[in-house]
Amino acid sequence: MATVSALGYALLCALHRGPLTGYELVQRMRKPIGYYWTAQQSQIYPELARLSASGLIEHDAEAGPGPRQRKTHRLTAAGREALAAWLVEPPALRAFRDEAILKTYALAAADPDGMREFYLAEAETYQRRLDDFQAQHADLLSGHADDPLHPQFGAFATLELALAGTPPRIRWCRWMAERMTELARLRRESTPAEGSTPASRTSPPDG
Amino acid sequence: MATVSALGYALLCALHRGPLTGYELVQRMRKPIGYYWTAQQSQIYPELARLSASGLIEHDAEAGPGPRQRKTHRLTAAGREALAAWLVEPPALRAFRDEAILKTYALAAADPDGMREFYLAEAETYQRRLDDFQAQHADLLSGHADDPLHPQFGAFATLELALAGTPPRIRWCRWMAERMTELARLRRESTPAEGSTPASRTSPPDG
DNA sequence: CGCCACATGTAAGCCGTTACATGATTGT
DNA sequence: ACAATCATGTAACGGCTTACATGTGGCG
Repeated sequence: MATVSALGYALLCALHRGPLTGYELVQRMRKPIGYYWTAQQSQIYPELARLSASGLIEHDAEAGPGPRQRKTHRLTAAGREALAAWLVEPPALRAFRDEAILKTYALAAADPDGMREFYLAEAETYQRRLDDFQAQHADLLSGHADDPLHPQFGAFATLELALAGTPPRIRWCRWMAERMTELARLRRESTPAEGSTPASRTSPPDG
Repeated sequence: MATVSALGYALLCALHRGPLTGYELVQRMRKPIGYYWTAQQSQIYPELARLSASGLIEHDAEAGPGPRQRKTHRLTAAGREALAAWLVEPPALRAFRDEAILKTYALAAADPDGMREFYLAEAETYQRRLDDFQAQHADLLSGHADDPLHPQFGAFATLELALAGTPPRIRWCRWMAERMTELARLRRESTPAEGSTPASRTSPPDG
């Protein structure tokens, strides 16, 4: 039995609700699933071929718009089994990387005014993402996807997490932007002449 | 001017507060910075050599415990400049991957009882991490690292984010575990005989 | 006519993980 | 004796990103 990569399982996940073409999978790996799992088109097509060779997916082929056939992929019984077995396993949880947190760690080496702009831009990015999440959430709610029996309950649940996790991050970004303003002032006051105004410490974003 | 990889900048970040040996950098890339940026030892040593060749770091060498020299690396002026320039740039924010969310998306294909265990295990993992964060946070607070002028304010700020973001995630995991219990019951009721008890919908974790 | 969406693939090269290799010192 | 910690490196392999390649049909 050939071992399946994380990307392979991601594709099986994407196919769990019904058949899709490679092209549709590429789209899914950008936006809806894309916020928590991404893959390049050049990675997806070879992986589909591998999953097919392992017998976890199969496809119908019709004449496509270009020189090649259009293939609609779906899970086989073996694929559904492999997916079900993988889902309940604890995540391998490898390599989490967040560039913004890394930059925060080395903040002392940066220009406070530049970092203020950085955090404000971050806050805006996450705010736009949150708006997107809220729209999708409202859509699913209107279709009663908050019922665990609903086939889209999984998608609904991922949005619940996003809606719970994004606002604290936005608040933190704005709080950091304020701290950068304060830091710029403190450095101006203390570096040229020893200033006397003490730092007015405010509460962290989570109260 | 040679281009620097994300890992290269991560190492410059880790060195921003003072010189470290390769071995110490390996430790840093596990635990304290490790929760938001990781790197393998086999990746770090060659990258240090590359940064040295680019003139962004330099090192003193003494006799080490093993067959090779022990090298203590520090930023050069050029390194500090390159770091400062990179810090204020908006993150490239590539490939965010979260296996637990991916699995949630395909939840309908899984066994509810298995998934319940999955979410409870996740909640415990994050709870242990949160305890760790809180201990580090208390340590830094007792050293007044909440002052933006404090050299460790950056490290303090990363913990502020972790302390704001982790509890919602834990609540979500526990909420999902409850939904899985409910789902198992609903399926038992509706599959063999058409049950009549309607789903008792509870509020999502963020209220 | 140029651009975009549809649709599928390949190639080059870097990035990351796992495993191998060496060897002194300190603790059980 | 055995294991762990300190300390630095290399090799093999697979994953991922960027870019290239091909061709149709619809829109402005």
